[in-house]
Amino acid sequence: MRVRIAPSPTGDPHVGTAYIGLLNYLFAKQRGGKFVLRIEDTDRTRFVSSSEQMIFDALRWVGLQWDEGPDVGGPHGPYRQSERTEIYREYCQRLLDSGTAYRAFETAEELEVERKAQMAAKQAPKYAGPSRNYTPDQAATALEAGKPYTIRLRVPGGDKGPGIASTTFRDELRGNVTFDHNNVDDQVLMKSDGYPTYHLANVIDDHLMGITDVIRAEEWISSTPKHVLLYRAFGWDVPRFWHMPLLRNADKSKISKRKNPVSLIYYRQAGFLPEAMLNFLGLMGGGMAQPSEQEIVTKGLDTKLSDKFSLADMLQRFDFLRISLGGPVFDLVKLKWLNGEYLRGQTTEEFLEALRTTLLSDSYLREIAPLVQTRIETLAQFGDMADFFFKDDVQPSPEIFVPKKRTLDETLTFSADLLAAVEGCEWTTESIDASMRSLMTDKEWSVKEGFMLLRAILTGKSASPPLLESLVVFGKARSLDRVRRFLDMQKKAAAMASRK
RNA sequence: GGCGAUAUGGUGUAACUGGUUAACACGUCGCCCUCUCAAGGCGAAGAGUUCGGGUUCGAGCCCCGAUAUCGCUACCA
Repeated sequence: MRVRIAPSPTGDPHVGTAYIGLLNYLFAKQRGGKFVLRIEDTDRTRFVSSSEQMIFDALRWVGLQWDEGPDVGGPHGPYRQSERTEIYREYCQRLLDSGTAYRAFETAEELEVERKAQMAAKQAPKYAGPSRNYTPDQAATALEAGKPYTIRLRVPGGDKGPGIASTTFRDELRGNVTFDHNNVDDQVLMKSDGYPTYHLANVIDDHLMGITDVIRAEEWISSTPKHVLLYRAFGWDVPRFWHMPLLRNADKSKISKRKNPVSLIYYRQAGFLPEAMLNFLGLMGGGMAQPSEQEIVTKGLDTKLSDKFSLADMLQRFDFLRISLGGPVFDLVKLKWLNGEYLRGQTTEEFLEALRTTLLSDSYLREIAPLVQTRIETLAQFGDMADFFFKDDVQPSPEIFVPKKRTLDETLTFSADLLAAVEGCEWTTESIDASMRSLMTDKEWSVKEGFMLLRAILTGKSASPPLLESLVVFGKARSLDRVRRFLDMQKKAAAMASRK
């Protein structure tokens, strides 16, 4: 048995990656299989260079070590898709040769226009460009003219032409799922920049890396028929598919950073223990069901199963067939309870160690110290000055965060803009400064007003160490979370006020 | 809109694969403990299993229909 996770290095490591990672890890280890980590860096536009290392660190932090991967090697490498472009090109050529795929010369702009027209006409947006039916001569002419092109999968059947009209695949948790080919678009396999799309690279790599079980999130169900079509076109065995329920926000939408902290970096910096995180993720979607009477006897398990369990417990009794398919809400309240449980369970030494490696680590203190040193007269004032670096929550009062010439509403609107502006920033003083200033010019806020507002949100006070440096030291994930929580809290306060 | 998936208290899950009054945990509320706050202990409220039909002696578990939610619908993954 071989399984894999395939994160994309597009930003901070995501809790969803750890979730799917845990599931894959459990699956492999329970069956004596291998757990592979593959980096899917084929999207050049979203690529973030620091991301890959953060993914490694975050997965190791929660304790999920892979058997094969870009940094540890293995017999099926390279494990980074950007290093496998030759392979994709070669296999894609086979598809071209067999007519399973074709070159499409339409530009992105043309397709966009067409898509909008289809949407306006209330039709399903689908590729219907002329390239699909080019004669070899026409295609050759376009190719020689140097027109950029993508390579698309020729989905057979239905109103598209001859061939099988639908694809059925088995999902191990749901049974057979069927898609009519009229609803399967001619997927782009190779982009015009020469990089493959997920669909192509994923299928080729999974096959070449001997992946037997594809355990991934539910969002992939709709594209699975395309993958199955590819496996068949290559004459390869189709792996087993296990689609896992999607983690959700409190409103049941797919978990997102707008509504939840999703960065593993955040959880580590905010002082969550990896055991608690792993335990919590194991709770999502079931799997740790009560043992049956037989299991209690034959495996010698406890009758009572609490919500608190370790990775070792999961290895022993996590049952994939018992996963419940409803998308679980990622509930911070329960996570915090679990984290508290683990914290209370620590010895004083362990607790100190946890503090010393996180909140009170030398590296963190070293970054804070210079910001504070020149501003205090006794060491005890360090606490007064730097408290916000160590707090989970600060609660500035309106007198502090609302500028004199502004209303509360204006200020909150601006705060939301500020969050949006700074969200996409590279987390350096220069970059934050630039985007803040451009926003302030835009919205006609003075630099002083804007900085004071953010200072209040970050620190809860009107005086603090330099704002930009503080933000950088505090970290992007936590800073953004603090602003989001501020907005949430103000929204709630407003709702309360209007109710009275 | 089309296609697909899903549906048990506010949240996460159970219910021995049809068999009493739907269980556990988190959260909420109350009481006890206590200098406070937590933790801990005890207790309470909260779902009749999305809705409507059907099969059956009997349905949360099976069948049909409806609804709702989520996902996909990109030269993103």
